[in-house]
Amino acid sequence: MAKSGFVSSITRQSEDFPGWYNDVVRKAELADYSPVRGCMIIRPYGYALWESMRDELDRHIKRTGHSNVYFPLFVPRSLLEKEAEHVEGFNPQVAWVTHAGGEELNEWLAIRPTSETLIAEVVKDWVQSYRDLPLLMNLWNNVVRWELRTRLFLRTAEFLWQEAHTFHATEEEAAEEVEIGLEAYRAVAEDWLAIPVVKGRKSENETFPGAVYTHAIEALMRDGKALQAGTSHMLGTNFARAAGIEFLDRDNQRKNPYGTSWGFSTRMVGATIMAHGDDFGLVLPPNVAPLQLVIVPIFRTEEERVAVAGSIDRLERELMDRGAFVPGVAGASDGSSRRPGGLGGSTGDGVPGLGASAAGVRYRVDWREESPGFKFNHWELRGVPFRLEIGPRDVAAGQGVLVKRVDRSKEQVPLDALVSQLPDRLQAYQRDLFQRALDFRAAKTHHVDSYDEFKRVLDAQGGFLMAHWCGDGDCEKRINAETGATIRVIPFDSTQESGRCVLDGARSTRRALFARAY
RNA sequence: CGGGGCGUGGCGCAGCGGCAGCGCACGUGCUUUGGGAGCACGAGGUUGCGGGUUCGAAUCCCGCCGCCCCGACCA
Repeated sequence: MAKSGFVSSITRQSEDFPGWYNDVVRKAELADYSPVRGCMIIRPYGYALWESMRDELDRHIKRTGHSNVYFPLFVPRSLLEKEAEHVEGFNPQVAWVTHAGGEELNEWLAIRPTSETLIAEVVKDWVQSYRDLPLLMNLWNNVVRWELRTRLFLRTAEFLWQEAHTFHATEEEAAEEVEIGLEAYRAVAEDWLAIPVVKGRKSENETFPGAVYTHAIEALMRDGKALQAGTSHMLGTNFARAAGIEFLDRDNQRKNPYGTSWGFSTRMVGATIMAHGDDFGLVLPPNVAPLQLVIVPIFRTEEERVAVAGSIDRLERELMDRGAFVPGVAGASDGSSRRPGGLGGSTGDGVPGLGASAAGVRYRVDWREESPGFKFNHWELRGVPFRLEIGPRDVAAGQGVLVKRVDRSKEQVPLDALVSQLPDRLQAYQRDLFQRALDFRAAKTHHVDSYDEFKRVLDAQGGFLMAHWCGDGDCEKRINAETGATIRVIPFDSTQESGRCVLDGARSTRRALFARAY
């Protein structure tokens, strides 16, 4: 297939995974570098992916009783420094505003790396009684963490995310809240993005600065490396005490409320790319795919063009009757859906809402003046789940050739039945993609019982290693230094099992999940 | 922040003292169209920035800036 004119090929996954990732992000037009070091420009197709997961998560957040709020971008230095561990953890990554209005500021302003301190400061005025609790807030915003090494979506100096902040009268209730946040992340990752995740607790070394403990979901990428996909923190009373938040409880005692915070970022766009993509580019789960179906007309003569257009017109009418719509994104803003004398598949401006449960199929007809082969590759690179080819032969037979992106299998389908089948086909595709990821993870998850085996398996194929760990932080650091693997989580569902730490042989009661990670 | 590499049309590169070029992409036209089409014509540049050497600098020298890759820290 590598004939002359084959120009925009992408690096093969097996040759150079990071190179493949970069090619996909750039060539599928998800994102670009910016004039500012470490920052990224998210392009329409990439932003549509973020909007889809953002909106789905927002529904979970609201369904569980949280309200969206907004807090400012700037955090006064004195506030950021109120919680000792927190400052220490974040200081190296904070960007400061030192001048404004042409003068040096009396007090530097941090550009928020996260908002715990600012929120605690304000909440102390809002919470007086146990009747004011729980306080369940969420903010969608951007944060800045001055990273030394950045990668598009996975780690950028500025990123978009959601940070939930809640306050509770009791520790038990706060602990439940930590799980509510984590469950929302699991649901979005698995049910929406088709990425299986492992829920668990972070080791002390990996706990959020200022938190009592951190729970997280961990996902496996196709190169065998792990990616933290969302974290939920039990803050205890740490930030409340630092800010002086107190409430009068039922027993007439003044107490500090228990806090939680949890976050989910644009990193998940990177996770979606790396969890499903292949050598042809993106493979998108239908739920997040900005386009679920692309129709490619094929013809030679004017006569054939008219016949094919007639066939596609009928199909479009049927699609529109069922609530289909044509996203104004997808790397074909040049009007690929417009053509003379047809329905016009008006592109409209802006991006339609994605993923509403009753929504119809998101589709586009590619009438651009390019060869069919070019279009096949163009849309495969962009991960569109289904492609329908309609040519003269198909028109004569009243059918089309339906191609599934995930395995590029082709099937001849009667056009009169296709539209009614599409919702089911998309659902099946979503399920199959999740199952494929589950199978992949199962094949890449290994129980290892000695340090030699640990290192051998890690080097041979990466993946998730379930190994006994004594619980000692120094042991963990040494394993990391010697193998590059870290404890991703101590999984909640790992069964009690007596064993011995792979490093020092000390007694252990359960296995931790180790992996090399992003 | 340490090590390495690179800055030349939108992208990828060549040119290494003597007229700034090639491929792709882009525009127009014709022929094409079931797996990245062909031909013709065309448009596009302060060679990262500043200084120096020279009759002459993309090219040699000095300084600066930026970016990428690899390592320690991180959603």
